Amino acid sequence: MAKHDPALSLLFHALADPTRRSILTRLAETPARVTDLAGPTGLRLPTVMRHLSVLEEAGLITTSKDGRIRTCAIVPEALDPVRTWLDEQRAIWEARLDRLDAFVMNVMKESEE
Amino acid sequence: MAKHDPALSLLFHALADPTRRSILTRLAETPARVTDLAGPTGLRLPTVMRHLSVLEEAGLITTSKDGRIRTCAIVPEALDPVRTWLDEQRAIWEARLDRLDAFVMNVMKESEE
DNA sequence: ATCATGCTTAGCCATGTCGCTAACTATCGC
DNA sequence: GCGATAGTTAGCGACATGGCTAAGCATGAT
Repeated sequence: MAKHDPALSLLFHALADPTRRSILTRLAETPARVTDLAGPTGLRLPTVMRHLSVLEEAGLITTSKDGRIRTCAIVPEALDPVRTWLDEQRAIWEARLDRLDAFVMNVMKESEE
Repeated sequence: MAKHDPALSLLFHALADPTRRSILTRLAETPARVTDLAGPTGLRLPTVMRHLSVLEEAGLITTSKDGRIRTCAIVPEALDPVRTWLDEQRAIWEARLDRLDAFVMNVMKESEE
């Protein structure tokens, strides 16, 4: 069941940064050049490049170079593993909710911090 | 719309670590003491404590102390923002798939690296 | 009162992250 | 070829992360 999936770690880590998430939503509109992505963020090119590497290594985007222009685009199915993991967790978590009842009541009594 | 949601960053960052994910799946079975969580991971107590703080600050778990024993439990609804974000993204990404067609064909022609 | 247990705090170390600048390479338009 | 444009590489600094040990504190059992 892939307990310690490294791909999952890459994905979550890539998504943990607000700049990278905004790059993703920007790319969701339409593919863009590196400079196009740097503009809105207010970041320098090398900085954007690094974010793009992280996104690409996580498999969230693809890039291709035509002449001196590198175009970046999202890879829609890249989020599938995340969604799968989330579904698995929700299934387990909800299945065990009954076991939590006693604990929750304990918490409501105890946690006054 | 929450473009740069800090809570989302906390969540994704918390989930990016395999150890923390395994702690979560362990807690999905049943609430546990700190020592119970340290055992399987092979990590020292202070290390586990840090992971627990990260998880708690992200809102993924609750802890309560009874005597000298701290009990940890998952917060099932904590994953909701992640799920919401994923749903939003999928909606946008899929809606723009048509715009990607031209690019994808370009990629298949270009990317031989 | 004493001792073992369970957690907590403080602090160290190696490594990773995120921003930058400066300098380099590679293309495109003339 | 020359200069502007687009991207890349190298390397720096500040800070975060993930592991550890050692020592402290609080509670429960004897």
